[in-house]
Amino acid sequence: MEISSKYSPAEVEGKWYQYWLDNKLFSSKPDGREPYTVVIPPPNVTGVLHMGHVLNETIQDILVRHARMEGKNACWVPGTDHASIATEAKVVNRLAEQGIKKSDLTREEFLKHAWAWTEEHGGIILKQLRKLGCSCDWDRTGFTMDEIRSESVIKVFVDLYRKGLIYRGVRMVNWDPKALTALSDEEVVYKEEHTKLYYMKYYLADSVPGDFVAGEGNVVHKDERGYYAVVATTRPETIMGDVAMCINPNDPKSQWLKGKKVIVPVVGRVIPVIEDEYVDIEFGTGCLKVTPAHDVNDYMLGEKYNLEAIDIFNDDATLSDRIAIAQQKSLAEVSVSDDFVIGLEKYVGMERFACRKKIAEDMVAAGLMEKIEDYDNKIGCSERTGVPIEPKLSMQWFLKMQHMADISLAPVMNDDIQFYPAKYKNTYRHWLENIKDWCISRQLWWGHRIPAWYLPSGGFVVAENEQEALQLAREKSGDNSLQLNDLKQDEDALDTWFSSWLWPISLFDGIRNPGNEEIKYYYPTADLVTGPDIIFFWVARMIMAGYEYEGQMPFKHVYFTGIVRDKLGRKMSKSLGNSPDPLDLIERFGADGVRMGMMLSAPAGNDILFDESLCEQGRNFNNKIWNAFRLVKGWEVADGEQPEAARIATQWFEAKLRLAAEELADDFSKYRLSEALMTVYKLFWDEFSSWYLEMVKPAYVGGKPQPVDRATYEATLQFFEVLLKMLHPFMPFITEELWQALYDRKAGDSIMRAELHLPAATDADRKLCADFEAVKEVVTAIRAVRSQKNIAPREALTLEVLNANPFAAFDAPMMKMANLSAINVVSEKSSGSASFLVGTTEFAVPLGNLIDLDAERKKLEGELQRLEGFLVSVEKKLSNERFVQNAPAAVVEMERKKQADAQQKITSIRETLANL
RNA sequence: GGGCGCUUAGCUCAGCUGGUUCAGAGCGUCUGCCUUACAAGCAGAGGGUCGGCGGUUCGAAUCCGUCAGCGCCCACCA
Repeated sequence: MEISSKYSPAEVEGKWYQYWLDNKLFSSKPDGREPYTVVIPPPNVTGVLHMGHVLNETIQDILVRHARMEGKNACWVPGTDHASIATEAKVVNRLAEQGIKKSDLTREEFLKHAWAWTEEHGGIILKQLRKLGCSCDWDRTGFTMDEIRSESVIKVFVDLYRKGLIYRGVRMVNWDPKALTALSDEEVVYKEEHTKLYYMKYYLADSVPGDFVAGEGNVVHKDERGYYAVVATTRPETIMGDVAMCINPNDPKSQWLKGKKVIVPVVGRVIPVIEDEYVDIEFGTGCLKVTPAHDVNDYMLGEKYNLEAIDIFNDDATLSDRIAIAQQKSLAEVSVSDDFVIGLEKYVGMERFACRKKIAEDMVAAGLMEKIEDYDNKIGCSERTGVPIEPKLSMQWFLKMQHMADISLAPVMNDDIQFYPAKYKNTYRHWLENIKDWCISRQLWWGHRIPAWYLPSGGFVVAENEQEALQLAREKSGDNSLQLNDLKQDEDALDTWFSSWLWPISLFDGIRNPGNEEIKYYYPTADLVTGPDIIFFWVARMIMAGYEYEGQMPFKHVYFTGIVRDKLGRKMSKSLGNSPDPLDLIERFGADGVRMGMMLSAPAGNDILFDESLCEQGRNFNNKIWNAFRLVKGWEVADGEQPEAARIATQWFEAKLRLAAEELADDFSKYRLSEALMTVYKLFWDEFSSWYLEMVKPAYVGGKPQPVDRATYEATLQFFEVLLKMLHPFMPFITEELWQALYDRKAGDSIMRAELHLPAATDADRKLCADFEAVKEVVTAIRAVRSQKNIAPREALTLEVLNANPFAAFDAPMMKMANLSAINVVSEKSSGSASFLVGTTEFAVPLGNLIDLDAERKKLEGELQRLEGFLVSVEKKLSNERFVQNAPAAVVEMERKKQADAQQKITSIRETLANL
């Protein structure tokens, strides 16, 4: 039969994935074996596969397949996240395209659209994971908003509320004026922006005693309209919410302002000057305007000094008509000169940034602006919508976090839960030690609705369902005639992460059915693979929920992946167009090739610079495997004696495999997957293909390939099988294809279930492999001689070994690999030979008239010089008494050996040179 | 403003608690080969004073200090 010399992934990948599904090879049930559990970081239900997923899922699949082949009961649970805010935004956009506004719909109508969208786009990404070869137990697919998960979330909410850990209250929160919802602190990202710093004039409402003005240190401003203080701000529009000016009592510049009242420019409100050491004397002018409704610190000051909070914005961050009302009210109380006042009606309804621009212009025109400077600032923006956050006072639900931090810090710090790389422990600790309460309510519809019901008479009850709510409401109000219709459920939904944090538990129904068989068996999970960007959002909170609800860790190890960047180090993004479509890559290089391309440069925690050429390397490797297989399966087998070269080769490779298996196990235990892959890569390509196969390959006689002996053939197939097993976690498809073709297999059998157990490597194995490395060196040196002298590989050479041949046992493979007709031990080399050293043994290849004496001399002289230099450094060390006294005996001994070896080599080179 | 990490060959990286002739790997580069598994290949070769400076030590890529450059995380300086 004729097999193509090129491997075609497209022809085999779909076939084997279906085979795995048909034979339920991914599915897991609790049994007597050791469990190995991984829960997928659920991608957004409406998302599509990108390179970050490819990295993440490939790593998980490698770990899962590896564990499965170790004989563990591997269970990888897939699923998707409802992604509350992101999905709701997508639905809103889609409705907008159809000319429908969310505000025109009822909650029920909106949710109908959202579910339709979810069903239409949901699960696409899970289908794409199959193309990658992911061995998830699909029957277990979860969704953060399916019945089990939803009930779990509600149950947990109620439980935490009853424990007193969830509370409702008015707090300063991060408001996203585009998504129209509150956000948690973690959902705010800071962006560097070039803005302006506005210096505004706050005229004194009181008269100023002349003698005080002259006081030392005071920085007093005065113009024809009177005395004024200057306040610097980046947000001039917020003066509409000003209720005080604050100075530092220790600020010499501002002493003259103590106890005074000032007039808010434009607004005309007369406000007190208060004093607090919070104010930074150095910043701006040392005068701070206080706007409790729109700044976290000002809010704090407002609380402390009992100031009013005037909210100047509508929810969408346009200016509210409250500003005009407040202005009229304050002007009615105190009359202020028209010089300082502009009617605020004109700003009502304006967008906040347009208003900022306009009011600054107006202030300049009215002479109320001292100056404007350029200023670089960091602005908190919504992670999701990108718009600047408005700090806003609002009624929200919060989870107290101190208790959660208390139970989740120690397990990570003392390595019960291990982070890879460990540096993230610091990040984790810092966050937990500075924990703040978690705002868990979102003004969204797509999500888990908060299970709180408000009573007509005021107050609310928290319950798992309406019946319970009604009962509690009747108890609370003492009104037994109360009906469900009288209760009003909270409109808000919960933060998405309030369901994700239960994921490792809720996937096994551990919240609703505590202690069930599955949760007992699969929990805690083994490894979590995720990005460091969600260490707070998700990882930390899962640890909290794990200890709170299961009393133990949710996972034993966390593997933090890097960010996938392009080869120039830029983040992959749609706008840059530098993000390849994974499915397109799979089509071109095969899933195995893409997986390998990804893994070749993916050390844990480091960003990875992805380059398509890495997939090409993966594809090339697949092809190499494919062709090695073609060679072996193309052999004709005959009974006969095993050639010496093949006998030694098989012994050596068996030892090599055992050593490699140890190395692999070590790499895996340290989660060094890239290195594990590189270990197998070199094992297959260099050791197996370039050395082993070449040594056992039958010769051609008379243009015809000779058959291979049975012993060698069987050994080779066994080696091949071991190699395929080692490769399988990384490249599941080609390894299954070849494993199936290597021997006759039973229907339904798979490499996935083939365990890889090799005997431990022995000292004899190590010795054999070390010797063989020297043999390779000899062969390489001979080949180099050929290369330099342009001697064809066909032309047989002879090799001379001076005095004694320490590698005599390897003569046969050496002769075959270097194409030698004889290896002779001599006491003196032939004249006209190229010589070289391996270890301390001298070898020579007689070349007759082909030898270039000058070149040979030059080469030897170079070598001599190097060795003499080396000897000097060694002897210097040995003549240093302190070295000999202080260094461990073994180290000194080693130096002595170096010295002796170098001396011997030098002697031998000198002799050779003399004979030339 | 705090904290963490990085800097080793043209590129991407490995070098654990200081000592194996320790300066490594893969890719790329160069040279020669269409040799009967594979040109998506084979054989061979070249390439780095381990970011700078200083220190500890018998001995430093490895430990300490410092400087420079890069990156990340956290933080309420308006």
